[in-house]
Amino acid sequence: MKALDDRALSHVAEYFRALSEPLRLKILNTLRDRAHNVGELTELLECSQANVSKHLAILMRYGLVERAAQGTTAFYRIADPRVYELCDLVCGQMARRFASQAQMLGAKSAPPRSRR
Amino acid sequence: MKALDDRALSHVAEYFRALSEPLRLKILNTLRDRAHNVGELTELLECSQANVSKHLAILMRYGLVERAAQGTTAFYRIADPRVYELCDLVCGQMARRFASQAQMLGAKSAPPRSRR
DNA sequence: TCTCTAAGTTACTATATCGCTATATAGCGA
DNA sequence: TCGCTATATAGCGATATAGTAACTTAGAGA
Repeated sequence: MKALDDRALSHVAEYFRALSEPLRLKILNTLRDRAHNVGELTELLECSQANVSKHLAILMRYGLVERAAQGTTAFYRIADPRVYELCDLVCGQMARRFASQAQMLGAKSAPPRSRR
Repeated sequence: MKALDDRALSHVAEYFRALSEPLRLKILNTLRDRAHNVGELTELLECSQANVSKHLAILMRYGLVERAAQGTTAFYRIADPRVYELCDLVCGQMARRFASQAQMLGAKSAPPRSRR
C-alpha cells in the first residue's frame, strides 16, 4: 500500500466515488438482506426507474453488485459483502466524531462554532 | 445500520466523497508515516500550493486530518488512522476483482471483453 | 515599521454527474 | 407479428468540483 502508483490510486478513488452517492448507498443497503429487481428497487427507494438503472450500472462498473437476468427482469445482488465493512467503518468514525464534537460543544457551554 | 435515515446516509456519502479524489488519497498516504506542512506536501505531490490547501481544507472538514500551526507554517497529520483500514479494504477488494477478471480472461483464452 | 515567506481564499474555466424526460431494447404472451 | 412490460440508454439542464491565477492574511525577523 505504500508504493501506490497513480493508476491504482485513481482506481481506489473511483471506488470511493461509487460509494459517494446517497442513492447508491441506499441501493446497497436495500440489497443487504436479499437480491431485488429494478422495479422493486424503484418502488422501495421512491425514485425514477431510469435513475435506479443508471446507479446500478455504476455499481456494476465497480464490481459492487452483480446482475442476474430472468426474462425481462434483472435481479441485482451484492457482489462482495465486504462493502458493508466499509460502511460500518465510516459509520463508526462518524459516530465517534459527532460524539467528540458534542462533547466539545457541551464542555465549553456551546460556543457557536458554525463551521467556517 | 439498518434504519439509516437520509441525513446519516448523506453524511456517509460525503465521507466517501472526501476519499474519492486521487490527490486527497495521495495526501493521506503521504501523511501515513508522519505529519507534513503544506510546503512539503506541495513539493512531494508536485502540485500547486493552493490546490493542496484546498484539499486539506476538505479533509479537515470531514475530520480526516488535524492541523497544528507553528508560526506561519501549518502541519497536518492524520486524525484517525482507521482511514487506512478503509483504503486497505478497498485495495483488497480491487485486487480480488482484478485477479478474478484476469482469471476469466485467461480461462477463456482471452475473449476481448473490453468492458462494453 | 517594512519585508519576506507560508498558507488560505476568491474568482474563474473546464469537466463531471445528478435527476429528469423521452426513447430504445428485449423477452413474453396473445 | 403485435403489443405489453421491464430495463437500459440518450439527451438535457442544473449543479458541483478540480485546478489555476491572483489576492489576502498572518507570523518572523531586520
